[in-house]
Amino acid sequence: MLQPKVSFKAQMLQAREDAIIQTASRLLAEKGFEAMTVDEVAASVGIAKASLYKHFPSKEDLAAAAMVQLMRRAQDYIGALPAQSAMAQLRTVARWTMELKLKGEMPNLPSQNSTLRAKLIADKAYMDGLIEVSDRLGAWIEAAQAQGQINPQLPAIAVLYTLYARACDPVLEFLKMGGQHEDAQIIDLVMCSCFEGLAAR
Amino acid sequence: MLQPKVSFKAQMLQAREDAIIQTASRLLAEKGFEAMTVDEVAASVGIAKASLYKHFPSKEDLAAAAMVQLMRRAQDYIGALPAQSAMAQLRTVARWTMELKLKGEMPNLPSQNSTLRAKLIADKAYMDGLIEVSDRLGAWIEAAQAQGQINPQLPAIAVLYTLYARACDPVLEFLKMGGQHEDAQIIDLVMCSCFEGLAAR
DNA sequence: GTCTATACACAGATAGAC
DNA sequence: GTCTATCTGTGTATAGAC
Repeated sequence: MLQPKVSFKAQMLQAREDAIIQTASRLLAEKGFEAMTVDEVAASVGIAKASLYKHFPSKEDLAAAAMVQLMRRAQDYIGALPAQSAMAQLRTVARWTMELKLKGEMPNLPSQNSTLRAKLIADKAYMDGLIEVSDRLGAWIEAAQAQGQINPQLPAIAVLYTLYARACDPVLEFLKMGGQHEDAQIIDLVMCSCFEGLAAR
Repeated sequence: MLQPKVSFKAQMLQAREDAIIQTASRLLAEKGFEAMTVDEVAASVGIAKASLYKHFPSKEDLAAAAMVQLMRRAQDYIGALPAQSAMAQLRTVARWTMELKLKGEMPNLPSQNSTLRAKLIADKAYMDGLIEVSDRLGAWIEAAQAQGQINPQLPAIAVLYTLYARACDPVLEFLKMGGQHEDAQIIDLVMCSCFEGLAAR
């Protein structure tokens, strides 16, 4: 009867940690890394700041944990996709990232902050996730190019970056602020400009 | 003989102010608004921080001044363009903004910081510039659509935002970090994906 | 591990002499 | 208007009791 008790406590801790990450993730999406304060995260979760620091040794570690969670989510999503053409897979994933962004669930880290960059690059869980996602997408990109579905002039890496960039595309929030379109319409528009291009066909 | 003396002093002041804005502009491009410190700007210009505050009442006003300068630059550039088709004008301007970004001369403000937003919206010089640029581009977009050059499914405003977004496209810096391509190639790639789209034609 | 209270650092802004 | 020196607020991080 000792093991279950320990396990229960561990579950509670894990649950609290998840709650912290969830909150941090949301705030990162709303305000970005620099503007988000640890006080805010702790208050929003309903715990003291010092308690939060028992779980995560620094603000950057907290942000990294949020990114790891995002990567896991992406891996799960990609892993559960039904079979379809490579091009269709890419479109589906691109749409999904934009939905996350419009729902305010896409943590937005500055690509400029170097200490944060270092933390992320040093984080094995994050890098493993990133690499696996990139490999999966990369394979689809090359397959779609082989099938003549994607512009062969573009290097696969450029296509990959372009898809990743949809996750932090300011066009999404600008159009949302305009209030002229529903979320679904906005995503259709950006999907169209991304894959079909601005020039008429 | 009094007027020239005053004018000379005013010129010196103006020159110093330009130097401050120039430096701020560069630092804004490098590190973003939050990460840039006023101490840094002052030190980089070679003046005391207090002196800088005689020119600009706050950090946000300084950033706003940098944006006003950028708008003026854009207006000048657009005004001096040779006559060509509307579509060609849009391509030229898009390419120019990306060149600025790659040269580190494109101040990058977070779209999230609300106090800065407020300052910019309240700034007549900035808003006038933004509106004029948007009007010029908007007219070209509509003309290009009327000529069947731009995808008619896309609202003009979505096209405009998509072009503006090229000025802060992370794909540019990612490709540059990769070190596999020259700046000119990078711009060609992003121009291609932007106008031609990812999908093969 | 959680809390209250506090240390520490840094950045925006200002005072006051010149 | 420019400087040195300083104030002030705020945000990350920690000490120490429980």
